[in-house]
Amino acid sequence: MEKEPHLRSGELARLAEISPDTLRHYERMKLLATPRRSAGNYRLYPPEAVERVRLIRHALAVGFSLPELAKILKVRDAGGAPCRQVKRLLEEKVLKMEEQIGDLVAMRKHLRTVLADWDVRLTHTSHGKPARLLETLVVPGCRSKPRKVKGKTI
Amino acid sequence: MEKEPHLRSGELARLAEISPDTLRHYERMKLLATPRRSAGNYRLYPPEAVERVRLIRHALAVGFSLPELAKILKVRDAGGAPCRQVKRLLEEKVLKMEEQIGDLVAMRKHLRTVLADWDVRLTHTSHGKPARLLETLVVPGCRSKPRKVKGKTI
DNA sequence: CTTGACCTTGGAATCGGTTCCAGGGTTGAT
DNA sequence: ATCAACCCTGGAACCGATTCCAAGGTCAAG
Repeated sequence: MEKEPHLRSGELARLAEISPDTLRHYERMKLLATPRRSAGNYRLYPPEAVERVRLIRHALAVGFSLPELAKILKVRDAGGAPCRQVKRLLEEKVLKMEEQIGDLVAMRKHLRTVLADWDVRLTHTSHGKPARLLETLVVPGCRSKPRKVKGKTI
Repeated sequence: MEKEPHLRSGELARLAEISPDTLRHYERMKLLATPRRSAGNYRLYPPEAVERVRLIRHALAVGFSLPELAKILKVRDAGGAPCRQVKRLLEEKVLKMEEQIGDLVAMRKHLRTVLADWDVRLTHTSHGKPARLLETLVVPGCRSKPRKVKGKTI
């Protein structure tokens, strides 16, 4: 009947490489169940909590948001199997990621030519004279970012 | 002596595909010189302002921040030639971009294998049963993001 | 003269994830 | 008894670019 080695917030935080504040935040956001308390009102986490937090960190790193995770984990903790939902979400994330990668690669390519161009210009421009570098910064696929007007994204 | 076709904030905003609010914001941030005013205290921008704003948008899209741009544009507007500084900054941006691309590509690769794995799992898991998909979300190069403690980034 | 579209201002809200704060308890070791 | 180190709470600050707001002024057309 030995007690399991329950963790206090600082210990869990250290193990999960996170700050205790963030831990509390996750609890507020319903990602972590409200933990048991010690006599002195300290949070006592079961050892599994480490994995739970790591799971959250991974999902966050992958692009899930806290509310999304809350929704998913709620279903799961209730014994449900939100797997198909999770899979759909992850597929969305990957799509967004693809797009982002495409944008970034295009941008990088462009900037490289810009930099090369600038090198040429600079060797042809005497010191202290403006080379008007910024003007050449015309961004190619500059699909103007979605703006918000009256709350609606346009 | 005909007057040049000065622009009011709404017109400039439309031409530059930006909101008038953002325009004002750029002014507050010292990216745009305080413009001339009409009798009725309306801002009157010279036509060149369109290019100026576009320049700003491009630079922003490339990863410059408003304060950075303010610094650069200030020097430039004073007749200086901050080109080498600009070039250095842009090189930094490109480096960050490379890193980001690397991270994203690695992540995408990982997520693709994860998704493929999930497909297998799901076909082997009867409906309504948990497939524990999220658990397999272990992120490889999960270099734990820099945290802040007491203002210092660690 | 009224209407409607436009403009002005300073300040606050937004997004999301994290961190910080003050004022106060708990714990365990010296 | 005292100290350091930990924990608690609710709420606010932070980052950055943008947007929104209210209360008011300007202007041209009808």
